[in-house]
Amino acid sequence: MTQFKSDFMRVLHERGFVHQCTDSDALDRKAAAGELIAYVGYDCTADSLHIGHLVTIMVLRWLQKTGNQPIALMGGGTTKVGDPSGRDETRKLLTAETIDANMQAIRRSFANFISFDGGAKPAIMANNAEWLDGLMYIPLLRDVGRHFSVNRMLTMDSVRLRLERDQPLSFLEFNYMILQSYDFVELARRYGCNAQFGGSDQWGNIVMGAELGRRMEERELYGLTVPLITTASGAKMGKTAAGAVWLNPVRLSPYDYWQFWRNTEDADVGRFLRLFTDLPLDEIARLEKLGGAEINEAKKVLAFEATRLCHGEQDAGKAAETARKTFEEGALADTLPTFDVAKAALEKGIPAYELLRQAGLATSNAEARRLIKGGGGRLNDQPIADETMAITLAHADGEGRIKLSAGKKKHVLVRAI
RNA sequence: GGAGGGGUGGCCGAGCGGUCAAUGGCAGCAGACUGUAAAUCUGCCGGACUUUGUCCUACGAAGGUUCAAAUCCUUCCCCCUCCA
Repeated sequence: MTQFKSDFMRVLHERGFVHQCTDSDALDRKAAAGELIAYVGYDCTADSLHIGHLVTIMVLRWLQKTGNQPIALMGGGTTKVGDPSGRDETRKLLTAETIDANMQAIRRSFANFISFDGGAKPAIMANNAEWLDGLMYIPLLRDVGRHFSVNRMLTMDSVRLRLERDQPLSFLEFNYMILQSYDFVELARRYGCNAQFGGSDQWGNIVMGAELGRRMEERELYGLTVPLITTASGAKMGKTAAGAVWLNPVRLSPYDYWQFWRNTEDADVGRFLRLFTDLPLDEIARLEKLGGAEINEAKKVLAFEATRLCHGEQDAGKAAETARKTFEEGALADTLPTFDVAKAALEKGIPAYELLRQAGLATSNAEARRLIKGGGGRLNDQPIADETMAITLAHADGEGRIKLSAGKKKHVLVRAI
């Protein structure tokens, strides 16, 4: 492997961020000179990103840390096109207000990883609706479309795979790569952007964008993709019963975020430490070597560091402390997620299944009942024998708190108020 | 426009008049074993309740036939393949 002059490319390779790259020497030169301005595009269909986005976010973070400039591009325009594959329901068009609100929320998450203000190279957040909304079809065809060869487009993986499998590919989708390519050029014009990063599935789109830049503007644009991160068991990471692992604390508490990382498989610990924390490599190497139960120490470090990046040092520390009390001391940590019930209701008594559902440990009464029947419902760490058992103030400790659990890992503190 | 094939639970995919809330797989949840890991085994996996039961909602949509429909008929919508 080549020796890299730039910190940026060296870090990316050492930590396992690189899947494919259009021209690593050129990227290295740009990065070494501090001239790399790179973007990653994100959908803004929801008010939060999730850990699937985290790999590229970390790349942008390293980019900024090594003296270059990141751009986070929100797909306000491309969101309007949407992905037409899927179900018969036409996707709801998001209003400009919703998109804007989502952008603001996402920006807050981003702000923990990269800095948008201050510093020599503040990160930029752009919205492709700004230029895509106003595009007119004929001019677009003349200015942009003429640079695309259908022959070439047909050979792109995204298209070819569909064709080979006889899967439908609408004309709308066929155009997606043109719009994304155009984003690249527009960002180059506006901000001097010269590189695009993305997931490995974005390779084709990124390459097309780089080519378009060369043809339209005679600009050299570069691309780099990150690998798709799966767990050692081969599953796509980040799926739980509750849905995605969100970065927005409103959607997923820092404590639960911490727990997600804490429950990493042994075989993934080293890789995840390299990808999702800033820890120096020698430190990671040391942690990775821990065998047997000691690997749990490494997992705690991973959980703390990953949570620190996303939610800040304070919340990460709190989450770690809550977990320590709960799991290692078996004590009642008052920082567990809480659920408040009216004292009056508790005096009368609430059926166990009902309270479990209300506290968010089950999504329906039926699920709560099944959970209890299966032995997974716990009241103050004791399995609940009968799902209709009334939980009353008598179960509360001196401070009016009841610990309710679904399984051994999910706990909620019910407080009588 | 013509001919044929198809739309089933989060996904894949059986069923093709009653025994269907719907086989199986994946994903998920819980229990056991452990180390808050993996693997393995076991149970659960539409909803409500007065839970060995009753009711509601659900097999693209709307009607119809029937004691009874995911299954048959009609119309409509959508997808695919071939022909023009």
